[in-house]
Amino acid sequence: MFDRFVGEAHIFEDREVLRHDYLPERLPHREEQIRRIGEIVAPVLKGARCSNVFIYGKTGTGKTAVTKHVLTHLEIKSKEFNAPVKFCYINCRMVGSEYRVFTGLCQSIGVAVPFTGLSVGEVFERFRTGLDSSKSIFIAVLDEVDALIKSRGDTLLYELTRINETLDKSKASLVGISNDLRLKEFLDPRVFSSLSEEEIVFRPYDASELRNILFERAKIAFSKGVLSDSALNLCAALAAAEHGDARRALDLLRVAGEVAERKGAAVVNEEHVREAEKHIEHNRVVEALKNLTLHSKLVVLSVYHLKKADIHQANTGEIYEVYAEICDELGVTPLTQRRLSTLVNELDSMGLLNARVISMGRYGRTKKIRLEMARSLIKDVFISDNRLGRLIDYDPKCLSKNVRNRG
DNA sequence: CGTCCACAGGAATGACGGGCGG
DNA sequence: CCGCCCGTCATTCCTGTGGACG
Repeated sequence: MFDRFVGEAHIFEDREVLRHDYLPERLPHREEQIRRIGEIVAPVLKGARCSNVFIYGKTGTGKTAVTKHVLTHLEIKSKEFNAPVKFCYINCRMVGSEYRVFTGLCQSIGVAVPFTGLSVGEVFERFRTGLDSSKSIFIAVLDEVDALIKSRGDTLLYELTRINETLDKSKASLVGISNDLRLKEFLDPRVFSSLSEEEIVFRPYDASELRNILFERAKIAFSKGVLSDSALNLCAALAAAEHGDARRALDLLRVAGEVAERKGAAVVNEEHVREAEKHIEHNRVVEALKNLTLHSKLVVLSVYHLKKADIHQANTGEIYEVYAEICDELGVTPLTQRRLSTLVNELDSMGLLNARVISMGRYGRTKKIRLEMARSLIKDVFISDNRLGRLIDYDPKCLSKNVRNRG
């Protein structure tokens, strides 16, 4: 069983290098940003507080990598200079709540905190006193703050930006990283201005920059002569067309390599990249779909049925009608329309549905909702679910009974 | 140019399961 | 074990609104 795998001409030398959480030695095309952030945090080495920084840029533009890169080097330097510098990197989206952000901050300065049970204020207070007594200069990196701000508001940031006023023996600085360039619109102006004493924007990479990034990593990741130029170029081009997203480019390249490996090919070519593209998207959708809650699944199913009945752009009311009927059929009490509306929004931001608000003038204002993936895919996912499988072939009465009068 | 549809989406509130410290 | 607090999901009530129609 393994002989074949081991015996095959191997494609990868070290595939870890292509994972996007891998931190390479060099970050091509980000020298400018590295220099600027370096200059901003440098005062820390002389015992001064550094400016707060706000970093913007879309996904895969290297914000996280650059920040981590600079901080790693700063850490080395601080040991050299014997400067009492402490760091904390927190990804707000992963961590999820305000409470847990503070918990993370506490842990980084060695203050133990129960992961639930205390009030947020209490945890903050413990962090503050802990930090003050540690007599250090503290840099907190809050990655993907936009996720937190949009769901919980800016109280967390407000507290943090003001923390220096109550610190005697320590100093704190903030590095905020946001994927959303419009973040300032969500922030209290006072918070925003103190948070962005310095502002850095990460432009998306263009195709040739992506090509260089891929090239650097491919040298280490792939065996010699295995990767064709055209495959590499295609990865770069596809990712550039999307957002200039390096993460995307790396994923494409890695999966293309895996495809080639599985096929026993000697060289990774364009065809493998094309296949990788499909593969990634397919996986993404299937995974997302599988992990939805029951009611979200039923919402998707409702949109599916509407599309099957030739209604490609359903509105909220129609979806609710179908959804309620399916719930009934399943013996589940339906959620309210208000709730369904937010579920639809969630599905929209996951890229499973496409929803946009439109006005039909005299005939009201609603959302037009479209399915974002192939119907066959939904069928595949649902059919393997023993509880919901039968609903795929169920015909909602509200769709068949009266001939629909839509314009 | 006002009306009025069919919702959008914010705010307040509550139920619930889980975990804390005492 | 209790009382408290947490985050999450959901409901209820609500005000807001783009633009075709009359």
